[in-house]
Amino acid sequence: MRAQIESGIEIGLNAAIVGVRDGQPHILVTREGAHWDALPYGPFTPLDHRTLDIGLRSWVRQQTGFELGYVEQLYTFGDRGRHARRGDTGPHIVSVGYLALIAEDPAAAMGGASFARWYGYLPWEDWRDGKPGMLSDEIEPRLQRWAVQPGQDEPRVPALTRSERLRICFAMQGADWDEEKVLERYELLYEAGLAAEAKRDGHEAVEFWDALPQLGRPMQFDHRRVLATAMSRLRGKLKYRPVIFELLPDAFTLFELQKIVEAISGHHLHKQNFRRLVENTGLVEPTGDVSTQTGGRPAKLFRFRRDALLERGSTGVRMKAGRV
Amino acid sequence: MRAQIESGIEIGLNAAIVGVRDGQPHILVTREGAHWDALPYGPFTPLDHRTLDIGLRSWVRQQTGFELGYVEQLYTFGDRGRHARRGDTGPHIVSVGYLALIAEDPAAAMGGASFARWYGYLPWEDWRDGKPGMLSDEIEPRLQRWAVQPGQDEPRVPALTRSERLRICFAMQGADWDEEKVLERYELLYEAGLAAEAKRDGHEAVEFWDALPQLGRPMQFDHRRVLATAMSRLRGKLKYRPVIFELLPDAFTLFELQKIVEAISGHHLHKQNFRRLVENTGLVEPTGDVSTQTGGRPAKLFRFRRDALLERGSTGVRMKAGRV
DNA sequence: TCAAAAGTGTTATCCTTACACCCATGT
DNA sequence: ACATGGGTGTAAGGATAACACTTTTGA
Repeated sequence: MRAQIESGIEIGLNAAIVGVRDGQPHILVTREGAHWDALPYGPFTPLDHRTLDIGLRSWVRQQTGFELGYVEQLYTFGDRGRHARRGDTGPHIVSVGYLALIAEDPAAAMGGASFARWYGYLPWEDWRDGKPGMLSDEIEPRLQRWAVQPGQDEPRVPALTRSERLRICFAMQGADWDEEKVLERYELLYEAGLAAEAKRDGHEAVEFWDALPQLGRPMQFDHRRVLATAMSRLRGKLKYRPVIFELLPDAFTLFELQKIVEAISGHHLHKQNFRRLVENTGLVEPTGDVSTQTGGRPAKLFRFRRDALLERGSTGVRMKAGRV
Repeated sequence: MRAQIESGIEIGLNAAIVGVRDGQPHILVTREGAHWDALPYGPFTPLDHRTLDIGLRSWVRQQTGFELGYVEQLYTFGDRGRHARRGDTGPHIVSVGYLALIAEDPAAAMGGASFARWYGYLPWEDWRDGKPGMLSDEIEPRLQRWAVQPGQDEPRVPALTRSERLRICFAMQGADWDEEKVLERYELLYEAGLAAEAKRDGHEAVEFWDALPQLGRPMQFDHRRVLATAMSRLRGKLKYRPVIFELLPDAFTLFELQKIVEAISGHHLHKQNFRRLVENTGLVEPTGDVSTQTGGRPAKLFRFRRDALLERGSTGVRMKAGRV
């Protein structure tokens, strides 16, 4: 009887919980022994929790001790195990990914939870020190070989060739890097057999697997996909909604703000213009205090004007100029 | 045994399928006898369909005969019936909403499916002829009375008062109308007891219900919520992705394009500037032909440059200037 | 003194907005 | 003739990007 119930569908709630530590974005992960890292996770039980959000907050509270504030649904994936097969035991799991932002110092995570740098999982996304070496050295050559192999089951509607997809996602052939295409890049790497999860999920042998270096830390289930979705969404949303302040303490200097925006978006910004753009948005106001722990001249401290959320055109942080 | 299985969770896939007819946006609905309208709908069965998208396309094909092209996941709602209660019979349904865009003439829908104007369901969203009368006459007075009543279970984190929410969502107290807040507006109307679905779902008696006029056609389940989400997303996405062309025939005049953008976004645009902005994006190219069925001077026909999808900064249709 | 970061000023350029105005067709 | 929509030109204003430069602290 129990087996009957479990042959149905289960909803998995997963949260990519982002916080800042030492100026770097981290996510909350659980590491069960020698297993791969996982996001905080739990099934949705509608009798206990009226909505998905409520269920998610409850799981995170139980597993990590954190009471989430800003939470945003990302995407629902139907193929967590990548393939459902007749004869599978246990329920099929559909996973709903969430992004959550926390401002507290994440050091005090409970239980088996700890904070890990998010670029540890997707290292090719960090362009703050220029183009990551692993792109030229490891990823691009393998992708180029993959691109000229015959595609198998790829009947997409706006039919793009593998080569076009490389151009768009990985800025090859002179195209430029779109920092928001985090998910597309991860999915492409998975499809090309360059993500360890693809091998784990039982995909066909790929020529590279004998000598594949670790391209970012892999994660349990489809959690790296959820993380990639979270990074995409956050990088995009920064530009048109004032979400960055969910990650900051009450008072901060403009330089701290800039460093965090850079850390999230993965590239450098032009200092003088950034300051001016931020001050012109009306999103921040001076507290009147200064911080002397700057390494240089003391800096004015600012706070987020929460009223800005009520105002029209509450845009987010503009930042076109990326210069190294 | 069967009952055991059904006491679990089921995933419902729902599609808001948008097409243009006579220059107006329509959605595909099914009308079963005297019941309320519904979107094409079906459960997700992982053994038959590997992903949610594939399942959705299959259901739509079966129910309407349409082979979908552009499809985008919107949101997953955990409370379709709004409340799960211990002792409920049947499975709890979690619903995944989708937006799909079709260019074909939607006249030839199969089976019980037909096309209906989308503003029939959310009439307060159409500002092309100025502010809709029903806002001032019906909605605002009722919302204002609701705003001064004591709130019950509304413990949100960035605590907004009812009055602030009215200001933001419905442009009251001199704020201006944000055309993208379609979902927030519908949710607020539901919460305030002004949507027929709220009564159907068994909410507490609201003072207005005795004399509540029909504020937009209601729909089955949470389908009006899915439609509102679709409208929000499409209005937003227009501005930064070239999705509008999914709704247009291969060749079109700039005036036709403008009329459809106006119909989707719900307000008027400045003609001369719209044309220039569109031509400057590089999204369209002249076909060389002209259309003489304009009512005036013949107009050049344009086509969408599909190459634009591959190019960086493929932005969408800019359109700040809204003038009546 | 130097390094590091805070902060100010200025300019060229581009984009948007808002006008004004002319063109070609059907009725 | 005139209504309707097509189509072009241009000037004002604002925002951005790229400079150069000064100020204030700690080591």
